[in-house]
Amino acid sequence: MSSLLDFLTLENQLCFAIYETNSQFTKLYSNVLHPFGITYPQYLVLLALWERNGMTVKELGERLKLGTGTLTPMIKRMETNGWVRKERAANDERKVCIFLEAKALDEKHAITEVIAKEVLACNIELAEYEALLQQLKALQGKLSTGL
Amino acid sequence: MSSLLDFLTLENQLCFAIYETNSQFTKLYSNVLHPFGITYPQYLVLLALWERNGMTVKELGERLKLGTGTLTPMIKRMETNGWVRKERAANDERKVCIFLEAKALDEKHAITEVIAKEVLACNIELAEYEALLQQLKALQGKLSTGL
DNA sequence: CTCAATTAAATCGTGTACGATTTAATTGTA
DNA sequence: TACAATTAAATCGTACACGATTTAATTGAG
Repeated sequence: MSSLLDFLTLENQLCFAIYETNSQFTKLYSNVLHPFGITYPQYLVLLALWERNGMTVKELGERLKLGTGTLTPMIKRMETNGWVRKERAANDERKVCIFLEAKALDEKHAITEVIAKEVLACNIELAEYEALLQQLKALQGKLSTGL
Repeated sequence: MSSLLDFLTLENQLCFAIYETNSQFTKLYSNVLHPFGITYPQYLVLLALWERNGMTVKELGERLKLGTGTLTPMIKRMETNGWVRKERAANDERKVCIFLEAKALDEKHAITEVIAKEVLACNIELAEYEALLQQLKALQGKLSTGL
């Protein structure tokens, strides 16, 4: 990109590059996760819960930056499929805590293994991976000022 | 990230960083575009058509990596709102070409201006912007091998 | 103690997004 | 020229994603 005149071409839009890459990750991960019967967003929920089991819907929403309009029906599907269980907090009946079911704990290794294998197959250098991660976090910080 | 042992934490997932950043862009752009009565994906369609007017649904889908299941209803909404017009190709009645309506041409400057202003307000360095764009394209190439 | 403000989920309506199927037009080959 | 294969859109069913509203439980000021 040589000047701001090129700003409006699709090819030079950072937002579009992110949009496209996100689609690619979604498709790649969906393929791998399909045999397990989970979707890519559901896998992100599992990742969050594997790290900290028993989070409330609100905490999960803060972690994944998702609202209840997305999470409530998604958790219901994961509940139906035996991945998680809902439990009302005893001290505050408004809160609903989400706990992993045995299935989610048992499948953890198998799932992370196929995901890791798939990512490794893409031959992404560790340095490249980390650099991108750092830059994305820097970008996230800057974008958040506009919200 | 020090080793592959950290691979499964949400914080170190490149896919999640991309997922989050995409959400941020979506929200930021949606706020700005809302007064014009278009959504962020619809803005991407306009960007593509401003570059090359009269593309078929298939071409638009290839450009934006979207299928007809997404595009057909979206174009219908944009048609209803007066942004585009559909026209069957004379030489091949299967093809449907999408043309910008006057509204889309008239609003082009106003829309790109507010978007540019919003992005500039985030204080993203040009070098940072270009580096990220390059790295994302490199990543896209590697991810595409897995699809 | 009480009742208005706050908080946590659930619900609702709209708009993507995708895989699979269907419909209709065109093409290639016998 | 037939007519089966191919191609382009549309359609369908499921699953996010979000803003706005609603419901129910808790908190807090008077």
